[in-house]
Amino acid sequence: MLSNACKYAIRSILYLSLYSDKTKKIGVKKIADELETPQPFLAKLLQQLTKSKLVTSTKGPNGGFYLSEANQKNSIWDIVENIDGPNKFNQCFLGLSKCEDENPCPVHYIAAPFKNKILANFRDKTISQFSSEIIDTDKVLSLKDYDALKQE
Amino acid sequence: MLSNACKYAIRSILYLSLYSDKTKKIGVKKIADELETPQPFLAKLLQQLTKSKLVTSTKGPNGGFYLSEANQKNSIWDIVENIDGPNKFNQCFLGLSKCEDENPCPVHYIAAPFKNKILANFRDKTISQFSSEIIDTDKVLSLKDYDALKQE
DNA sequence: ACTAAAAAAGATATTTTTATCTTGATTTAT
DNA sequence: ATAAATCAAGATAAAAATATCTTTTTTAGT
Repeated sequence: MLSNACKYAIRSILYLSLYSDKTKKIGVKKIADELETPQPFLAKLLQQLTKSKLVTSTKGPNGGFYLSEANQKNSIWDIVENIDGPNKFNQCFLGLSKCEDENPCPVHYIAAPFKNKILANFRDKTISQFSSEIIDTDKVLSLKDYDALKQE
Repeated sequence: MLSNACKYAIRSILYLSLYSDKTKKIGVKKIADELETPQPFLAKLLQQLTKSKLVTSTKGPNGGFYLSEANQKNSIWDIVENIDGPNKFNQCFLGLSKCEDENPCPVHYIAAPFKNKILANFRDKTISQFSSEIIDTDKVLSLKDYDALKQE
């Protein structure tokens, strides 16, 4: 559904939301390590996310990535839009370009509600709301160490 | 979500379900034309679907593809499984290998019901049930001629 | 038998996505 | 100032998905 790039991006941003701030920056190596994602690929990705103002970075010793207050106010949808493009959740399941409620493909009414619900969820909650919820409900972010939150 | 190959496969099979039978076979050229899919690619795909017993073919003049009675009893899910693999609808939305109800990723409860519903819908209805429904409710298979059904 | 129509099979090409590598620029701390 | 750490930028590589091309096999009709 989402590209790998997009999945990595979401996970990285949620990770940064939980563990970083302007006084505690985190380097690519650490992030890639924690999330078990390919490091150079993630580096490129974070570069792009920085350019798009979805994350913030500083160079030099003690530099790294973090989420600014402004970054925290973005939504998951902003990430998806940035990486996978704005049409990720409004495309026809069977690839037809003119599939709508009035002219539905055979699976339109199966898929459409799903897509709408996900879109709404992703659009209406901020990253910081997501991360509060992650903390409150013990959700999983990492592969390597998937109860990382419990030992914080 | 689904690969192009899989979308083409589903559309082709629904098309064959509607318009073909053992006495009325349809060639690749016609199918590709009607569905506006790349013809040589579709040829390969139909080859594979034939090998997998999801469609039936005969060679020679007046040969072509059709759905046998047995083929009509398959489900959309059988197609997805064959082309995109059996894990298409039970993978974590964020790509985690250990995301489940007991250990959910941050978007698990947003995505999981959706995936389950689609899976159920695709698994529990036969191709022929789908095509009856297409006829009853005027659904769309092709772009080229997207009220094709109405003029039958 | 011969011809033409059609799918099957196998080889090749293109594009996109994923991933890596190398070099350059910036910044902190000494 | 210099060195080391860290991101930025650009080039390259590998893999997967998509698409095409060519040849072979089968079969119906003549």
